[in-house]
Amino acid sequence: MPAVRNERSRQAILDASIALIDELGYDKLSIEAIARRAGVGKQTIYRWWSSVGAVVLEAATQSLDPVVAFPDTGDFFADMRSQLVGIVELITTTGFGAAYRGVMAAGQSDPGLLEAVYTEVIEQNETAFQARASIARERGEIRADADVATLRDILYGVIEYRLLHGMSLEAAYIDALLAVAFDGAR
Amino acid sequence: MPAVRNERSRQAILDASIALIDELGYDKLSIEAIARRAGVGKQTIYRWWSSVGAVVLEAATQSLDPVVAFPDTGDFFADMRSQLVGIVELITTTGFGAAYRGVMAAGQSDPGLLEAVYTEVIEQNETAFQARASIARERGEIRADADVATLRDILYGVIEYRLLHGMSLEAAYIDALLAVAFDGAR
Amino acid sequence: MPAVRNERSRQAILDASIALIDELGYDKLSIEAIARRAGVGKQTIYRWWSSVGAVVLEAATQSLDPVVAFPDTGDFFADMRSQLVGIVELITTTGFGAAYRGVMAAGQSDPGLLEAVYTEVIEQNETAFQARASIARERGEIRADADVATLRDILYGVIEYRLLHGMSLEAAYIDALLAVAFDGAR
Amino acid sequence: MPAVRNERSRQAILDASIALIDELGYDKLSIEAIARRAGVGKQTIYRWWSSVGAVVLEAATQSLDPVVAFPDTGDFFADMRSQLVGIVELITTTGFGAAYRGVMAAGQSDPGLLEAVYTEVIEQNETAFQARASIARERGEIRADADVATLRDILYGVIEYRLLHGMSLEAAYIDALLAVAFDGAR
DNA sequence: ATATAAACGAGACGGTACGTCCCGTCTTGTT
DNA sequence: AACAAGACGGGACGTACCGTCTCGTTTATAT
Repeated sequence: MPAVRNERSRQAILDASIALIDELGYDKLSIEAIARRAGVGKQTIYRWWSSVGAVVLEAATQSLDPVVAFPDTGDFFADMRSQLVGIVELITTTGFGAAYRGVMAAGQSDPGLLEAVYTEVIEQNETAFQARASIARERGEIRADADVATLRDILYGVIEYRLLHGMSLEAAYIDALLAVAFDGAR
Repeated sequence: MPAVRNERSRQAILDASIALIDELGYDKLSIEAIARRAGVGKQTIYRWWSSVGAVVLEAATQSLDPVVAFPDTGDFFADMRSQLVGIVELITTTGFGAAYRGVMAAGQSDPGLLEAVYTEVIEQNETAFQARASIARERGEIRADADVATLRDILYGVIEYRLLHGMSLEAAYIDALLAVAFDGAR
Repeated sequence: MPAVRNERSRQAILDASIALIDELGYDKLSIEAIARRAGVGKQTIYRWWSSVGAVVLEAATQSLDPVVAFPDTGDFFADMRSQLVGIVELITTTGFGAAYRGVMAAGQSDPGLLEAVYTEVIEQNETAFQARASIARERGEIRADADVATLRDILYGVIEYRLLHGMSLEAAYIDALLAVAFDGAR
Repeated sequence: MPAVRNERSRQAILDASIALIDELGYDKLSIEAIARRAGVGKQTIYRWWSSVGAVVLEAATQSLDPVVAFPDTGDFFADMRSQLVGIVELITTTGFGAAYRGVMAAGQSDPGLLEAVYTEVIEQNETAFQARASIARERGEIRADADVATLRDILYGVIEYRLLHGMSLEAAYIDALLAVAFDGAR
């Protein structure tokens, strides 16, 4: 019969993280800054998360979930395009891009966080993509022997690559990316 | 009056950075740690570099240069494979991988560093790749209208993507990657 | 509904305090440490005591009471010697010394605690000493105009002074102290 | 050739300590509070002192030094009286009393600090008292076999005892104390 | 050959954040 | 109603580095 987790505090912490990231940038984020802004003791953050990165990952995935739902209009290529364009928009028009970049930066020296990114973001995406691609394969939209796993790496990995390098991300780029990924260079 | 840089100190700083990265990891790196290890005043580091990231980038590119030379045996596909496998080996068997991951992490909150990565690493690679790809195009190894820039993004970007996520990188993966990039999914 | 105090908890708290003091020292004492050790909720301590100091004072006085009883063998000087030697032994051979030092330390920023020390320890002693000294005066063992209150300050105060400064306390010192206090320096 | 200690900071720290003690009391003192008030980094305090107590001891002894000079008018008893009254005045009319109480409290769980109190305060006093008492002995103002060390303990120890217990300290009490100490109770 | 001024090692400085400990208050079930 | 358990907002701890700032001490030209 311990007292139970305070939901109000949890949400205040996630909100404060998001707010601080797009007011000041990920690098100004700190446990102390989040606690101060959220009106919360530092220990309350340490009690439930292992690092700033973990907090931001949770905050970021909250806003990611609705966007990554996989459409199926019967046209795999078109569906992929609309989803990737949606992701690019999420990245460029909300704080999600900055948050994700920060999480990836933190992950480079925090294997646990990187693993959390895998299970919370990538694995989910892999499962959904695999399912959608299987349907496409049955319909003959992609080759029977198409390497779906690598195709997924390319589509999402290159977007992340450009995000982390601060390179431009626009709908036109998605078209170019899909063209090479689906039709190849030769 | 030695208004001139002390080469002994410069090399000691780069060496100390490399040594500290693969002894303790990038996250234990700090100006103070490098200065201590290199037997150098902190000011000497600040005088010539803008951040730890900049030091590590310089140290890393030293070991990168010989590896990224572009071969031309007449077979573009095979040449790409041997170069990408070389990069993967550099990443997995030397400290280069850890160093590059650290630089990219630091770059997420240091636009100047990210720009330096672009001019020191990516731009060099783009130029060389473009040249090699043009030859391949003339020989008909890739389509006349092939999107060379995007092809490059895919080949190098996906490797970096997997590196930053701590995913496995092997020669077999390079084959899979080349297969999709050159022949497409449909 | 037990609107009544749990004696088992009370004793566990006092025991835990004593145990922690002579295992780790007074400075490692804290409400949390006592509660943890006693297997008791923090609130139970706060319900019945106002501070750690108050707990320790209660624990210490428990062991003090039997020792400070005033003997009367007919020889005031000898009786004082035996009682003071008894106190010195209590201080040096049990945890009482450490506990008392801790209480006095806490008392320096807790007037209520200092007052409790006065009513629980000093006042008791004053009353008993006064009574014993009156008898001695009637017997002519001390001067008729002897300043009994100040004599008491000297006998007990100097012992406490040496205790708080970590100076040695032995039977021989009691002899020296009594000599000056009873016969003066000139 | 390290940079050298900053005297301005040292004095600011001592001043801030004194100011905070008599504004808020010793218990509100903390390294953080002193640093904040003095406009100084915490590390600068830790670099030169081992604890808050050590800072306060240094601040206190600064104001103590001039007061404890030993007079010699040829009358030991009168000289002692004037010096003890001076000390009592220092205690009751300046922040010295509060500072000293705080140092003694801190000393109860800091043997190093207690030792510093001994060498900085008590030892000095012992030496000076011993010298003054020797002269008095030669003049026959005190007995040839008078226990000077214990006499000193009584005179200064009882004052400290009453200070630490928050008991009243007045010139009249000094008279009573000297009477017993010099003439004895019997 | 010497003077001189920039680069250098050392490290003190005002700061910020770290992750931990404990404070005293406040639920939440259990006895 | 008292209790064990423990979450909460808060404050201080002692440490690590930040980037800036003196300090003398090399040291390689420019006289």
